[in-house]
Amino acid sequence: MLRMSSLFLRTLRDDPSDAAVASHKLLVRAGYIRPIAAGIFSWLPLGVIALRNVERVIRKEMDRAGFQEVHFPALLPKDPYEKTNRWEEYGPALFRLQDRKGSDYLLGPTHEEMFTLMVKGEYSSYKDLPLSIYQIQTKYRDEARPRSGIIRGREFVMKDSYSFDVDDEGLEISYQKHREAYVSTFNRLGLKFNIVSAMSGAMGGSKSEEFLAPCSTGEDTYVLCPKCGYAANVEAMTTKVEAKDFGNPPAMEILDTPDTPTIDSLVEVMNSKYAANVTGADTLKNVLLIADGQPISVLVPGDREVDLKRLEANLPGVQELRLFEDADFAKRPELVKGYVGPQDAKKFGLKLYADPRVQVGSHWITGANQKNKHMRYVTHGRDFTVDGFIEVAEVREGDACPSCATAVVIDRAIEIGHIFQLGRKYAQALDLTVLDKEGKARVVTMGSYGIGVSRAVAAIAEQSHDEIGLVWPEEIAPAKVHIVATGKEDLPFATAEKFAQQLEETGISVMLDDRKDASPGVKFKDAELIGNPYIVIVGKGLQDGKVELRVRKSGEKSELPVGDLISHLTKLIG
RNA sequence: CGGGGCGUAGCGUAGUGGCUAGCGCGCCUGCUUUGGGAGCAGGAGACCGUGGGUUCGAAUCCCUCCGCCCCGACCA
Repeated sequence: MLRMSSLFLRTLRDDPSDAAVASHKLLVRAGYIRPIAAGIFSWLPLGVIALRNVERVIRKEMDRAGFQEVHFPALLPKDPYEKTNRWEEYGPALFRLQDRKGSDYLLGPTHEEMFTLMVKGEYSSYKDLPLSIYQIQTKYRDEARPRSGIIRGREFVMKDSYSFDVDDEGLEISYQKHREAYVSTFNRLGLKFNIVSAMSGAMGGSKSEEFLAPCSTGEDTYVLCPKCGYAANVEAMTTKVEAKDFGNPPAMEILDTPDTPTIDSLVEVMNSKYAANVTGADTLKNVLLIADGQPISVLVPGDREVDLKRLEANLPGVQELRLFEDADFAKRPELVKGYVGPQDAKKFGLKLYADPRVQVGSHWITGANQKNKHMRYVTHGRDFTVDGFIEVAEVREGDACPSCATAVVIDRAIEIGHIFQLGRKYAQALDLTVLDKEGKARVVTMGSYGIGVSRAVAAIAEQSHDEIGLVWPEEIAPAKVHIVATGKEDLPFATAEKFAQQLEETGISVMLDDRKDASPGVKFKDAELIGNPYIVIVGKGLQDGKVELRVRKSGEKSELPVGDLISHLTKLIG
């Protein structure tokens, strides 16, 4: 039982000045967490209870799915991470340190290597697989920009699982099992979420999905179809293009278009000078970039911007991507800034990619590769060909859903889980093999699956609060029932105490506000701020043999005869 | 890493060159009060982020560093 008279808790009347999002403000105000450094927090008793409650739900679901819990240190030697090249690859986000002898260590940002080695140390036969193991552990990532309280911290609690299978079919089954376990976990946590595909098919074999909890302060943007439920990361959204007959356009024609380096200015001149009656969508934008040192050109309709994130996600194998700068144009005088067209791309040695909207047969108004000149009727397939279609244009609200063509909406969310078919990358690098039936060594295939545990606390707070405080689901709340004793007589306190005892005996956790020196107003405000699901007020109603029950979420209030309270609550609480 | 903002008591803040750094919340003591963050009286609590400089005089102006927040880049 949590007694407010002695609970290590101090609620704050004002929002902390450095908090911007609701979960951060409320968790600090209600005394769940305190800031220590950027992206690093300590947890007070109420916070620890809520966090443990989230962990408990996750453990139950993991165990129910047959996954086994293990535990690794956070402090890890460099060697395994050297073998997979992540000591380098992880870059500045990795917390590195040395021991007294000067040996390199790191604080684990994620544990693929360690899990792989653990299995390698114990198992060596196909008969031992499949296997799924997990841990709940503190992770460290030196984020470039921690933000939003515990939504993106540098130290955070994560549940990470890894599956081990002999073959791809096995991996698929393990992956689906995790997917189902995640669905029931997040349901029990009371989170609204969407599962979105995180990688496009163009990336190749690895499959990955994210669990996103919609909320306005989330940092992920995703696409949702209101009709069929299609959901995807903006990077993974695919473009639906209707096949069209463009007829037989006239031959390319060169036009004088002085002073038209932008799409807007071009459309203006086309319409005023040539009465062409066109919009930006009739023009073709040629965006020049440097991909790993090589110049590439990307074609999108003039009314669309290039989304660099989408381009990068869909350009396999490219490490470094940036837009052409003035220095690049200076080196390539044949590429005239503002007047570039695809018809000379081959001659210029440019790799050419097109948004799917730039279909074969379509014709466009585009740059003539001469200053102050454009061309029209530049036709895909006749006047230029591309090296490939690629998802590169910005995604907009109202774009067609790839599966049912309904207008999609764009929404924000917090990523609360990510499941991933890793394949053999880590097993290969660390030489995790098992012998198959024929006695031949086979590299194991793996999946990795993560849930942000501390982040889930924030996500629940984000999705479930109001102006006056937190509103926890039963499974997560520090206590199921918050009993407030008011007045200065002894009777309400004694009665409240009795209720609390009885409820605890039936397994219902209670927070009892037995403070003698606090006014009723203070107790009510605190109860609402802290956010336990049921609030019982034992006070002046006692004269008539009544107590008051309030449901935090709905705000619903009712008076109950003293004798009915316990049975009523046991019925309400599952 | 680029751009912006901020650092004054546990929290929220006032103070833009001048005397003992002010207020609210919280905290302590006493009295009073107990169904919506009560009242009165008294009190404790601040190297004004750090280091340097300008000045007769600096929380206040200038520089360094540190820290925090926001936007962006980044985010297995």
